[in-house]
Amino acid sequence: MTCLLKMRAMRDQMSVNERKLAEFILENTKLLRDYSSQQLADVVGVSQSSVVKFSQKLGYKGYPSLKLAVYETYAEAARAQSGHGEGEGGFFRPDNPLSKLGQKKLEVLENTAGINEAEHLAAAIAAIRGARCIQVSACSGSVAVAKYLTYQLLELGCWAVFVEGSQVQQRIAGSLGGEDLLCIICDFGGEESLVEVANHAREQGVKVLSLTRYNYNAASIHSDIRLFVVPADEDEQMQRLLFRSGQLHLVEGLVSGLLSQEA
Amino acid sequence: MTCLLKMRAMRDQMSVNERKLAEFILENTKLLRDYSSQQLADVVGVSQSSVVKFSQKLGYKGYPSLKLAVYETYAEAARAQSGHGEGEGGFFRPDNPLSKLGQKKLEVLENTAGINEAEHLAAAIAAIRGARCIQVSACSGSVAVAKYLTYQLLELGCWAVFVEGSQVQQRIAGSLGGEDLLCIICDFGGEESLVEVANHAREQGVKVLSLTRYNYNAASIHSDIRLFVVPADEDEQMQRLLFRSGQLHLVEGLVSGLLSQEA
DNA sequence: GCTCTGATTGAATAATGTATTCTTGTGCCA
DNA sequence: TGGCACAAGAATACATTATTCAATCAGAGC
Repeated sequence: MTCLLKMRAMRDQMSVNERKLAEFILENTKLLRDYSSQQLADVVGVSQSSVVKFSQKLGYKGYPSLKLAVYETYAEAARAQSGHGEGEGGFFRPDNPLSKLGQKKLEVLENTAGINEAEHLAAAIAAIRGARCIQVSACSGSVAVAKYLTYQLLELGCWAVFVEGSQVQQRIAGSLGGEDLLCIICDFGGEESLVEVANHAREQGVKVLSLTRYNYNAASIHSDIRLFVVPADEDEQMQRLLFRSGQLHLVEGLVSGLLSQEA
Repeated sequence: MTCLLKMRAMRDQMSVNERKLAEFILENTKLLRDYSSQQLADVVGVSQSSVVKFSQKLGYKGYPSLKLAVYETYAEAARAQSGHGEGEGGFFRPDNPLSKLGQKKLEVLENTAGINEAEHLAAAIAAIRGARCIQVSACSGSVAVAKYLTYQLLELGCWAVFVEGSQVQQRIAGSLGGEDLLCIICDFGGEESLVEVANHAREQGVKVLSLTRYNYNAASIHSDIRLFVVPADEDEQMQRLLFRSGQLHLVEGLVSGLLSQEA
């Protein structure tokens, strides 16, 4: 998983200084090459130790590791950029709203592909295949996606139900057992009731698959298999729309996996 | 000139230790990433100061500079190695199934953006905004998309219903009037009953918006506003999956349009 | 409101890493 | 043999990075 993505995704859950650092690095990625931890600290206006701690919090051994990782993903990103800049990979007509939307979706799709390990996707597919019954639950913003997933699963011959309303969710979850799967889908907030359902289910040995916002999302930590979408950098409404695109991409990934295993 | 080449070229004019260092770096380029000057010195069997002097002799400010330069050219070489010049489309991990899927989706998205005129999309958005009630009907393969659209419309405050079953579709359509909109969604076949519903509705002055397969699709010719998806060139199952992606892209285009006009 | 707890921050400092200086040893030539 | 040039490493100065610790702040519970 690329470290710039990680930063973007975690921005919401960061402290003030950490966010300042993340913003700066995202804005001035290439400058980092020649910055020492002290220089970066001065430019951003924090202490040197904060820079080091920031690096460690993101999972690196220290500042040099972060720097290298950033540099790596920057090079990678620059390469990708040049790809759809001129190559046939791009949407040519920026006047067309569908193209503009597609442009933005592309980024989300790439991020989604980048953040989810192939093994996790495979595990999710296996869990779906192996499940007797699948309960799909969602927070209010993801109901549409949940319905979409549920219907697709039904078409594939999986015994899936989408349950609305937290009381009913609890009730139904109570009837699930070790052979079953609970799939929770969540975007921004509203996950509290889902967490309860998930915990309840897990106590009965039900496997839990989550499809949530990266990174810390209460619903995801109570899951056996976690899939993520990274929110885009847009105004709220568009962010939600794009987020659903990412979710749908994951759903399509699952469906495609189920299809190929069927053959 | 890249620093690895420089080293290779100068090998003859180097002292024993310098040559040892050059050889090692050329042989173990990628290892350098995690070596400090001391570690490199130990591995090669020279002193740490020799490493620094070697770096400076090659024209770098010091060991860290050399390290970065080596790393850069290594990455460059690796990229060239991995082939096809630049990563088309931007998904750089072809081993990741989500990326592979994204690659294919991208094509569909582009085609979809290319085939639908901006005015038609705008007209569709206007029609949705202007409608009192919206009936969504779909062929069997597009039910999931229809449900998705319906839910999104409801979230936006549009009075939308998805009607399943051709008799009921007819019945409900009968109650629509001039201020209403019928939205028919169709992919491959199964459109006969939809055509009937559409005709029936139009007789009563209902506007009809269609979202179908390009090009000739019986359902589309009986519509006022036509949006299209171009099927991809894949095996049947994947084709259906990708087709739904295209449909969803259109749906997202509609939603995004409705959102922006709302503001 | 108040206190407690845990998180965040930066100053000081320890630990590590890098560059320079200085000394030694070797080979070469007059 | 003395003088010189140069390579090499030890010692050390300098720079960067990591950790510790105390002060401060934010939220939870009373």
